[in-house]
Amino acid sequence: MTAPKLHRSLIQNMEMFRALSDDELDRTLEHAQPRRLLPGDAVYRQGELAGYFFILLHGTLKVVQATAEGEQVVVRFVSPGDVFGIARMMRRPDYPATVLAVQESLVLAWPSSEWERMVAANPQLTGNALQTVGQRLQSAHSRIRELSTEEVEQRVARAILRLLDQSGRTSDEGRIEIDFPITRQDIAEMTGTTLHTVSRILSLWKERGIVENARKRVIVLQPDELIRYAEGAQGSRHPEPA
Amino acid sequence: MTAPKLHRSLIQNMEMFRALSDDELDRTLEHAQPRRLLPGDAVYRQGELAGYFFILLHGTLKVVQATAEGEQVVVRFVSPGDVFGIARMMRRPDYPATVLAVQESLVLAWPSSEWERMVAANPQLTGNALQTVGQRLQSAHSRIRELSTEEVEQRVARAILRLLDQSGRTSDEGRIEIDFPITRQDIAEMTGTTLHTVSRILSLWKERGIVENARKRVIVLQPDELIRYAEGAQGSRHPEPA
DNA sequence: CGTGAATTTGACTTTCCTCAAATGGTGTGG
DNA sequence: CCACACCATTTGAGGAAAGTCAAATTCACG
Repeated sequence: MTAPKLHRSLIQNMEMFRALSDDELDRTLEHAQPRRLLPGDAVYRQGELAGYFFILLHGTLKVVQATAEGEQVVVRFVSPGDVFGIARMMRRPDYPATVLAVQESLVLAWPSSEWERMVAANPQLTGNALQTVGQRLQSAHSRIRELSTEEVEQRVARAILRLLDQSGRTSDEGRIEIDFPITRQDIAEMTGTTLHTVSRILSLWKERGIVENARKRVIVLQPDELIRYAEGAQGSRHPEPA
Repeated sequence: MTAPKLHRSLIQNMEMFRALSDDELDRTLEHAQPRRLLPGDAVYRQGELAGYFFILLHGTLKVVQATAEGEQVVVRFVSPGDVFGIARMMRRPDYPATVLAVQESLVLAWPSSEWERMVAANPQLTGNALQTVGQRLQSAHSRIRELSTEEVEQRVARAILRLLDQSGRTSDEGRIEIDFPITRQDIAEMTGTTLHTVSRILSLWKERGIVENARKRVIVLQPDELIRYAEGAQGSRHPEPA
């Protein structure tokens, strides 16, 4: 009774496993379990013991942290190829956040204990993990800088540009769309504002022909204009007097 | 002509070098250069090539990031025993921030290239670094959560409590003081507000007997009250009607 | 179709920033 | 040792940005 075969092509191009030999990739996959998720399903929840770590193969996930008062903050969205749930690699016993599927998704799960074996066989894995965490620290500091010094419109522009960069799908005539369902509330939780303010900003941008809005979708018509806002152009919320 | 001897007791109790043998500690120290800093001196500046990494032996440093518009954000304060400047360990070529002495300080500097040798001899070092960076990521996320969901007074309370925890000096009768010079501007740059607002908040707290203020100093008389504010008690900025 | 979630929009309020000015403390050079 | 210059801090007044509260509207899905 063998588990269904997972071919190494699934993971061989992933950042974290770069430079692993074919043999080692195969050995690694022997301990991986695939899990399918439907929209809204949780991979794990904040506070649980970090028994597994994961790679996303397909779909999109949302990492959220809840505050003591029950509000939420979106930490990041996970794209295919990303590792997540690596608390134990940092010697943390529990998961610091909850991970939810926003689309149908497919992940590979490894028992956290497997990490030790993998590292023993492949010392540069720790270095890869360190690089990954270092990049996340970087982008967390960027967010802190933005939340500290920029206004809401600017932060929303940045957030959308970042999402386009990470998961943008180009359709006809330069229209770029965020390739997964995302609500105004989500954007608010990424930028430290309210869904009302996000809605107002998107409405304004629509009037100016910069975006098109739909339910759980954002379509950008003029990315260059968005870049201008992100870099601090005054949105001049109040139309100037004639 | 030998370099001045550095004894291993200087670094043997430090988180990053835990579990290194005495021999290895000695070997490590052979490549370390001590540097003395006066208040205001920079250890390195944002954007420089990350040629060295460091441990702080004595004093206090401030890590700051400048925005494109010239504003500043305080990333963290460095206390004795902390490692910093570890960009290269994360495979980043340059320093992402500037580090300034806020007091007379003493650091040990290693050429970044030394890291390779040390890791080769002591594989668990990478794990230690991963843990350290993981903790910083954690606390960056806490800050994002706070900036996104809390009001200024609450954030200032938290910032001060964190500083007390990190560098509090207890004097007589439960008075705790932040053990290095810190300005209202610094606190503002830690919490995403202005020095004016920080000043107003501290003045209010003084009226209520929670703190005592002096130039470049914060003395806390009632830490428990501060904890209440940090956890969301309404400061009720406007005194209630009689 | 109807039901509920997502979104939009308006009116009002609050928080906090900006601008301005005065005050207070420190260390330094004469 | 004192005076002055500079930095840090305080405080006030006014205004702007964004939150809150409330309600209507739209849309997708069952």
